[in-house]
Amino acid sequence: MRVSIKDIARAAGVSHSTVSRALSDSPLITAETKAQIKRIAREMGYTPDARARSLVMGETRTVGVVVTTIADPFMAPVVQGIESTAYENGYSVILASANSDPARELAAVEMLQSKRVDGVIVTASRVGALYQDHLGRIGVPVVLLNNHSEQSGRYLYTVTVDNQHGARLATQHLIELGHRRIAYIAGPADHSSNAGRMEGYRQALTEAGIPFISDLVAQGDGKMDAGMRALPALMDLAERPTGLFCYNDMTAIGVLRAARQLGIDVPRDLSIVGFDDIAFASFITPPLTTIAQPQFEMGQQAMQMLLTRIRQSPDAPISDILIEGKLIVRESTRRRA
Amino acid sequence: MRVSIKDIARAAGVSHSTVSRALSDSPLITAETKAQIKRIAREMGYTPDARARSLVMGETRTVGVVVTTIADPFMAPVVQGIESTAYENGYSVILASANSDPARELAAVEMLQSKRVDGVIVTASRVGALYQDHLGRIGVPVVLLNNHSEQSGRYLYTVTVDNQHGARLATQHLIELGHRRIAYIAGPADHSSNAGRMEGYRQALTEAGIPFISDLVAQGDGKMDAGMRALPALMDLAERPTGLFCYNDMTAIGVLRAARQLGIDVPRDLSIVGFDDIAFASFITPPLTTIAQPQFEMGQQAMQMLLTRIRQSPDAPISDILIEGKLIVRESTRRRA
DNA sequence: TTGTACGCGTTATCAA
DNA sequence: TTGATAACGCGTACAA
Repeated sequence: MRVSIKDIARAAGVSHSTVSRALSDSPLITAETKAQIKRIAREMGYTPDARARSLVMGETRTVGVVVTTIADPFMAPVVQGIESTAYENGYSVILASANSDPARELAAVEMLQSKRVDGVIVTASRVGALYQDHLGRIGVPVVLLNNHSEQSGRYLYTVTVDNQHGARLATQHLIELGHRRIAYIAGPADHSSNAGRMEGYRQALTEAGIPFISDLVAQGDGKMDAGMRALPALMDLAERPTGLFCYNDMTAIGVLRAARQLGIDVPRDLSIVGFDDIAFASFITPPLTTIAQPQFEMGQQAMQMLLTRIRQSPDAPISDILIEGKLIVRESTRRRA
Repeated sequence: MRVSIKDIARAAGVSHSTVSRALSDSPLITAETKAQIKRIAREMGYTPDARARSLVMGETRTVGVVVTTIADPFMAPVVQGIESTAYENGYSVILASANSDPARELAAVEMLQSKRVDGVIVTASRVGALYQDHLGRIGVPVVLLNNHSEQSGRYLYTVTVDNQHGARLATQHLIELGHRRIAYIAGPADHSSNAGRMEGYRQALTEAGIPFISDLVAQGDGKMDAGMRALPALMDLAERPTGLFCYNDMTAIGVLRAARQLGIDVPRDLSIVGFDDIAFASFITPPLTTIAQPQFEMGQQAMQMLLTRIRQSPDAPISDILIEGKLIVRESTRRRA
């Protein structure tokens, strides 16, 4: 049987309110009885009931994290950053993955609502677009991570990587290496992150006076297979690209694989730049030149932002956080022959 | 302001118990008033309070997952399997990472206790050894994942990969390829998983009539750096090993890196077998021969086991689950020249 | 078929 | 300094 403060009160011969005060170190209690009560509590193996406490205190000290999947090399460190910062501030994390399934996403939000979390962090998905309404009505602060929403409502704040900036860095790097025919394998068409990277790519081209050629842009979805499928068509073009910017590292890894099968040497025949700098970008062959996103830190910042939203009045001003990635040059790019 | 069943009751002109019954589809309520109440509830944006409900129902439909870190390519899919099965059964997951820090591990357990989770899954760590007592006193079912505990107590059940079997497969594979000098780079000395893999390694050698040579066993810790540090010493031995079994894939990846620096060709000069089959084992060069563990399924099984423990009487018999990995032959091993 | 009253484990207010 | 009592939001035995 679980022991409650009433049980302790009975054992100590005092009222349950005295026990409550003693355990929360109220100055109103004699040092003597306080020690006595604490001893009994320890002996009986008492653990406070956070549910009951939260009911009267009006806060659960719990946040919800909605993620498409944690089995994603990019997301895991982000979640780690969130959990770590949460812990340091006395909060715990309820994790819900939605698997890009709208129904599950909705179920997750409802679950978090009924658990009365103090705030929610939603990571990359189309939530911003489709479920904005629902998220707005959730009644607690919501932070969107890596998910740009056009019309940030009253409860919506975002931590996003600067996609455009990163894509520009990547493309500029290829240009500086002498490449002129530079292809782009895109990510999911409905993600704003893809739009941002595409824009950065175009911008860098324009700045260098290189015409944008739509044939050099291949559709993709951010997964490895997309990279594998996209490469052959690009290499079949009359004028082959010599540089390639990929939506993300997973795509780039797929490209590397396809390149090996096609007998295309990277970086001799083709220079490749990824995006994300996932853990394994440096372990593959050749080690991947990419745009690093500080994943752990992004998680920390998102949680920090959520905490200030939770603590402040709901209309205190907070500017959204835009994190700049940086170029990591490894061995998948080289000067054009 | 949050709306409660009392608010709905007031709006509908009934008592709060009628509302409660109507919302839980009690057959005692007129279809008419039931519909009426449900409509009002929807209009007012009502969401049931899981805390209050759990207080009276005696269950939270929440489980805790303690992990050393999610930013671990092996753990992420496992957690995904847990979360997925939890969701399908109407449970949610509180995630706590302990970072191999005993204090944090303890804090995590206490937090989960106060949140009154219905059960806990603890993944790979020394918990089994050090905190067995504490976990036993937690008062709810505990499932240990990939963590062998010698003295499974009343509440402790385990889902473990068969380390010995996997290590035997790996070593036998090298032996069948003609290797006789086979080294082992160990994992954390205090992990039972390391003991199991070491034992499987010795067993395979013995079965093949190959003497065990302690010089061929290097210390490690399961991280990439350990693999990088261990290789030079092994290759400095008078009689170099031609085969190498690594505690896990991360160690093997470190070895591959060191090998490249030392000018050792894999698999020509050295055949390497890893353990885990993490997502990137097939992407590195050369693609790694390894022992695959069904991570997602392990998570599913652990959650399933926890669910039956939660539902059954606490002393119903459940045999621990031992999952056999299988050998995945890729390109890091070849017949001895 | 519905309402009243109680309890779940806390904290907080008011008296004593 | 301590104790009764109310309140948080909900489910349910019992009475009507």
